[in-house]
This record gives sequence, structure tokens and C-alpha cells, in this order.
Amino acid sequence: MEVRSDLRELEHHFKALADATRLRILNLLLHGELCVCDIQHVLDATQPNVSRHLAYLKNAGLVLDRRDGYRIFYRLVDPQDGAKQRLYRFLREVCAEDDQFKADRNELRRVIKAGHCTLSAWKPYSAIEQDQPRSAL
Amino acid sequence: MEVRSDLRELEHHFKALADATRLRILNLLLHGELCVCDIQHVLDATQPNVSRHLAYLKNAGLVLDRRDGYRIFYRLVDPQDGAKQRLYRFLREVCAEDDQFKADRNELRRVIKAGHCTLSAWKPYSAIEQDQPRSAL
DNA sequence: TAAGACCATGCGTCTATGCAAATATACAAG
DNA sequence: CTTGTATATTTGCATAGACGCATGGTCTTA
Repeated sequence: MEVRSDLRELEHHFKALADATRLRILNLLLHGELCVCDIQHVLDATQPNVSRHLAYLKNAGLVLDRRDGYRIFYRLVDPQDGAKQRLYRFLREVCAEDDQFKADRNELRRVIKAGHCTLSAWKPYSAIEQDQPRSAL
Repeated sequence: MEVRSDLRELEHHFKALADATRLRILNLLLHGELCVCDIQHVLDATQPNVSRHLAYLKNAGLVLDRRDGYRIFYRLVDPQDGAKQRLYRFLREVCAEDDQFKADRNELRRVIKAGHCTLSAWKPYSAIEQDQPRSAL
């Protein structure tokens, strides 16, 4: 694990957020763990495209992955430091209002309901869970 | 003025923040209006470099400029919408802790005290002013 | 073993962006 | 009008990254 200064890390985080596709992905992950194919279908993007952006987010230290069978599930890193907590809080505030993000969340509900791919039982970190309980999804 | 979707605008804002030099500039501007040469000396950067980053920030809708004689002063855009208010608040939180940002603010004080270039009488927007009164600079 | 579902990665292409050096422009003072 | 200071822009180069296509790897199931 490379040691980075606060400034460098901050820069990397902002780089990770400086892309519409990644923002849309993070918006979805704010609601819990998702496999790549779910994200792919909600965003209507190609699979390598989604995979690369997820790798970028993982490298930036914002998401983690976990294999379950032939699927790989991604989730937000549980924020330990104040920096990530602030980042997620800000992101949640921002995502709440935007129409594109709302539409994506609706589409996610539709995809899940259609049973295209099942969600795991993993729950996102509490700060998010409070605002957006899984039952509301 | 180009009409951009919320998502596009958000992406542009993050792109503007996704660079260490620009973050350092914004950190300085959080404390009030500054001319290019002040910023240049604090960051110990080349003049075109600073100018280009300021142009980037201006294009992103985060800063405004004003000519006064042969100097041009830059300041943060007064936030009208909730989006920019959240952004600045987040930025202020982030800048408050980082050591590099602290060092830059100290250097700014030194440069100002040395009278290298005078600050204008312009005051930053109230939300910032509350936390960082000019007298504390 | 073989097939199918899911995901990652190498490659080529195109665009964006960072930097430095040189040049151009705007203004003030003499 | 000339000179000096402050700022902007252009140019050239190097790198990062976004995308699609094709390929390969991992896992499950039959």
C-alpha cells in the first residue's frame, strides 16, 4: 500500500469523482453492494467499461470487491477516517437531488425487481443505511 | 452561458478539484480575493501554470476575476445554489486539516506581511468569512 | 470434461490535460 | 511612445484516461 500525503490522496479521490460514469456507479453503491452486471444494466454500459471504472474506484481506495461464485460484488469502503466520512456525506447530499441519479436509482429498483441478478445480503455502512434503508430500495 | 445538466456540472466541479495545484489555489482563495502573483509566490509555481489553472477554475464556474490596474484579482464565485454551498463547505472542511494547506496559508500570511503584493478590500462570501475572519489572516 | 455466466485485461485509438518555454497583450509610469 | 510589470495565450511534448473490441480467466452446473 503506497503511502500518500493527504493532498495526494485528496486529489486521487476527486479524480475518482470527476467522471459521470463513476459518479453514477457510486450513487448506486450508496445503496448497498452490487455485482458488476447489475451496474452494467442500470447504466446501460458495456461490461469492460463498468469493470474498468470499478477498478479505478478500487485503486482510489473508495470501493472493495468480494467474489461470490462467478460474480464479484462491489461495495463502498467502510469509512474509517474523517476524510472519507465527509466525502460520502457530501456525495450522498449531492446524489439525493440530481435527476439522473434519481432515475438510476429507479432503474436499479426495476432491475432488482425483475430479478436479473440477485443482491447479496451485505449491508452498506450505517451512515448510509440510516438514510436509505434497504427496505426502501 | 452553457446549460449543463446537474450531473455534468458536478463532474466539471470535481474535475476542477482533481488537481493538487488547483486545490491549493482554492485553499488560498477561501480566505479572500488574491492576485495571480500572490498565488504564484505562495505556490512557488510558474506564472503561466497558475494562470492556466485559474482559467480552468473560471471555466468551471468556481472563480471570478476582476481587473484592477495591471493586476487581476481572483475570488470564489459567490454560491447561489445549494450545490456550490455544499461544495465550498466540503472544501473548507477538507482544507482545514491538511498540513500542506496549512503551510500554504502560513506562507500566504508571510507573503502578505512582506508586502509583496497588496490584497484588495474585497471580502469573501459570508459563509467563509464567519470561519476565517480577515483579521485572523 | 464441456458449456455457460460473469468478470478482467491487453490493445489500439482518440481526447484531455499537465508542464515549460516563448510570445503576446494590457496597463502604469515616465 | 517607450519601458517595465502583470497576466494571458500559444506551442510542443509527455502522460493519463475513456472507450470498444477481442481475448482470457474464474466459477458453477451439467
